[in-house]
Amino acid sequence: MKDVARAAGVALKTVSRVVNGEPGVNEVTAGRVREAIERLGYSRNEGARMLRRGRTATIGLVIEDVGDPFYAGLSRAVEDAALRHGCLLLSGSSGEDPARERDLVREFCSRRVDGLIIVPAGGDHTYLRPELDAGTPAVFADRPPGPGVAVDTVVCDNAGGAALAVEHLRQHGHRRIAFLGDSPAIFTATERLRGYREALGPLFDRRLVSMRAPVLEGVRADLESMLALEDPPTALFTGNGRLTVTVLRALAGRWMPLVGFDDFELADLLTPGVTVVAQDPVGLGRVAAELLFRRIGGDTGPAEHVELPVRLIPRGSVAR
Amino acid sequence: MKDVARAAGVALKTVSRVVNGEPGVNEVTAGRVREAIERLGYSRNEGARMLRRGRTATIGLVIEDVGDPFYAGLSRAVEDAALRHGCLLLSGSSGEDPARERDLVREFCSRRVDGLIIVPAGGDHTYLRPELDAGTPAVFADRPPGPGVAVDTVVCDNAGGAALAVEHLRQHGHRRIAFLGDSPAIFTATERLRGYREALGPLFDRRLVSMRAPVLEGVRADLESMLALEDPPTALFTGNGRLTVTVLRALAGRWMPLVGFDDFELADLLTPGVTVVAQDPVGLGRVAAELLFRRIGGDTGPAEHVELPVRLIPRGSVAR
DNA sequence: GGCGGCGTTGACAACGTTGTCTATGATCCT
DNA sequence: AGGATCATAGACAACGTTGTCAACGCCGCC
Repeated sequence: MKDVARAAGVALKTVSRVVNGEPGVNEVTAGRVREAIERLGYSRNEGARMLRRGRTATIGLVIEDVGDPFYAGLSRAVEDAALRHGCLLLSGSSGEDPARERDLVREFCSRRVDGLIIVPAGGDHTYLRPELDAGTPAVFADRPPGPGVAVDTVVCDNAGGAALAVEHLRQHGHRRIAFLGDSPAIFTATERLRGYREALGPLFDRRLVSMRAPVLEGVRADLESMLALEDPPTALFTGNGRLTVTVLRALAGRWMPLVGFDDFELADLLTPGVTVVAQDPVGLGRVAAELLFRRIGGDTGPAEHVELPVRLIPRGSVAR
Repeated sequence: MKDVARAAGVALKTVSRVVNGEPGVNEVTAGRVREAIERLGYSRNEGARMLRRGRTATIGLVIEDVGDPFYAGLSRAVEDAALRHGCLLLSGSSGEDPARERDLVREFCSRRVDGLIIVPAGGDHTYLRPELDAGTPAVFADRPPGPGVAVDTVVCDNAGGAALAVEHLRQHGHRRIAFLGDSPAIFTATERLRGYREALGPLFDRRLVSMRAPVLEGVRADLESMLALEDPPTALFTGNGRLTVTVLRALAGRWMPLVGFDDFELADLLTPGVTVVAQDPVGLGRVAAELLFRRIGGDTGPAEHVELPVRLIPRGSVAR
């Protein structure tokens, strides 16, 4: 900017005015400045600007894994919202590691993001307190924050969705319905387990429950031991998209009535099509971003908790 | 930091020294400073630090769409590399819009990213010249830059992969092989068309070629008109993952021998499993990041052009 | 003709950090 | 004892920008 000012023969402040489109600059002078900017290929240093103005026009997004299609949709929705608000997006994957989540949030905060959207991996978020007090708003998506932290939260109706799945299977006559869910450390997994359990009522049998990371060998082992029971399950309910796929692989071509939580690309092209309880990752991202930008805009009302609906999409994997 | 200094009863510089782990601070004083930092919840302002030091520890990634699984893998690989180098990732989707690509790059540059990884949407990248001259390295991934811009580039063997697919189908006796590719504005689409054409030689028939965005209606129309030919195709080669899926939908349950460019999740679970020419999006991201960090580290050698191999994965969709 | 107002421009400080240089004691060596 | 060395600490400028305030010349008005 100094160079531009020198080249155009004006003061720093005049260049600043031209760059920011502020009024009070003669059109002839402005033209000279613009010419110099063009010629020198100048671009404003946004970091310095932020230092002076206090806004970075950047928001931070912590998700579990960019590579997961579920979070990809969420990311995209957040990015679109950021774009509409003239913001850029800093993003990072926690990989379900609370320490990494915390490090990412710290990094984002030391870069003074204007706001945070977090899909939490851990259960304790008191580390956010200083940042929140300092005025950096945060919104939790897909999973709520740990106790003692009151911030806006968007989740889907996990328990209700699980109940939908169970009821659908029961309507098809099943009474022995197994649940294969993700690690119980994950909020959505335990919520779905709860919904499943409540919908089953007295039919609940803990031998028909497996909670573990979606790794083929482990899931296959659990599945086989359930099927080897004296009174084996006649239908399956899988706790998230990756587990659904893992279970389909573990079944290795065998067919069992199945409902999966989470819709996924190609669910309709498999034979039979996989019946799912679909949540809306794009909606999750969109609503989280809306809440965040409202806070960034200055809203200081009490923390909101939004629960998005889910819906059952029958595709044939229950009764073909 | 000023507050911390006041609270600890020391000078600014001493706090700075403690924060940066510089030597020459008495352990007692350092303890007092650390205590004040903890108590005030202080975190260094990375923007100001960057202003002083000239490094932002941030790299920019421009892709086509975070929501696309192909780019999700690439993103993840870049993010992992960034993490290893202590960098954060600014990312944005161009949506195949050259103007948006350019805007994103500008935004990233005005935030003074240390480097850029770009999956280009447009064909002209002379706008990058000032940034490159200013010392911001860039690496192109998946597609090369337009003419006149010499930067590191990582692509996969598009033409070779297409030839692999064609040869595989010819070995199974097919002579009428259709190609359904993405819009010819996309580098990879035309390269794959070239490989297909060269591998077919005199068997090439332009009536068996469709190049358009992967939208169901259009693709279905092209496919149907090909199948209505007097001498219809007996096999299909699809130009990328999304087209493969679109074509599978357009076929609506009918089966035709098919090879797709790009592997995709669940390709093995469809019936029959889809034979694909698999490229390695994670490798693409990894290599691009390696090249970038080498440049950031100061390497000023001539631009490198890396071509990653592809491989055919037979799964049954050619001869079941 | 002097005076207030307007349009245009510039000087300067401040944002939060770090590199350089200097100041203050204490310690060591001869 | 006196000077040199060392460990520790602070003062100050600078990074690139913008907000505040002041200065300049020109106009019309009483």
